[in-house]
Amino acid sequence: MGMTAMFSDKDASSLLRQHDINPTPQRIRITALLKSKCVHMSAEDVYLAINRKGKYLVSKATVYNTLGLLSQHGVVREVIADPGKVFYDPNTEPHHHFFDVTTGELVDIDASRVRVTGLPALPPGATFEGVEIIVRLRSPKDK
Amino acid sequence: MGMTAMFSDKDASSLLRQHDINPTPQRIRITALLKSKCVHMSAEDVYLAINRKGKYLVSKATVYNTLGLLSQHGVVREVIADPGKVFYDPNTEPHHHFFDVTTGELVDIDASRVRVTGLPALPPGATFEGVEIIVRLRSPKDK
DNA sequence: CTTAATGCAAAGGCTTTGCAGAGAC
DNA sequence: GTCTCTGCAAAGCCTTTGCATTAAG
Repeated sequence: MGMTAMFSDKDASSLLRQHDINPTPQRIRITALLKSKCVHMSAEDVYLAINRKGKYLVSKATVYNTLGLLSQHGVVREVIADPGKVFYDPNTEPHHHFFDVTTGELVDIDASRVRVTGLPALPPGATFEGVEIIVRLRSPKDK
Repeated sequence: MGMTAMFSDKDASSLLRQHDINPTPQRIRITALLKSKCVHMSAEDVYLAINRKGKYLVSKATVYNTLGLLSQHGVVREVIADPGKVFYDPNTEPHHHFFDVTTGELVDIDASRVRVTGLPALPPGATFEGVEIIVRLRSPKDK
């Protein structure tokens, strides 16, 4: 069973090249962070995770610019579930999400067992960008 | 055929009372606006629609407070589709949405023909808040 | 008079932008 | 030298909050 998905800087670098992105040190770090920790992170999360321990490595502007770039090129996926901030998901395979309105946490739902039928055709001329199912739930202990 | 869904201030008033909300003039106006125009509006949209024509009727703070209140009490539904602003949907029946990333426009998808199967059970203790399917699309003419 | 709702302005959070400086070739 | 990327700070939305004013019973 499965190898743990390690994600080295080298992996990040070649992934970026595959997506026609110039692999700068900052982009490599952000990509490696997201792809190795397989969790959903906001821009702030990424910024803090990269610059923790007193080492300053990437500015906030670059974090935002890079996350936008990675989304546009399909390296990561934006998830709009929390009013007020965007999550970035390293998993670009089709899948859906639970969103906990109490904690603001996002949890993957494997799409392989989920089936959606009966969606109408797109308006004429429109191109498909993606489908997302979000199941909103409330944690216990929420007053 | 059918009657056009008119929505008077009186209707709004009794709807608010049904949901245990004290029907103040501002709340009545906002409710009547959303329920008569059956479209998705942001807080800003509501604010502008109510205060147009030079008549000043409701402050922005009250618009935000009221929309939050209406959502909490199930009079309208929040739709999180646009990163950066919340839409309020007068339709509280189960249904889904197209979101046009070019124009920022939200269009209803009738849920009666849509079927979703295979969703996993909620985490233990969690209470269900809602499901939303958002189909993202891009308009033609987007450069 | 007491309680609730409104409105203004200020503050707050997330994100984008302008532009100077640093880096790559 | 040219082109690209980065980083800082400022600015921009959208939204929330504090608090005085007004309305309701």
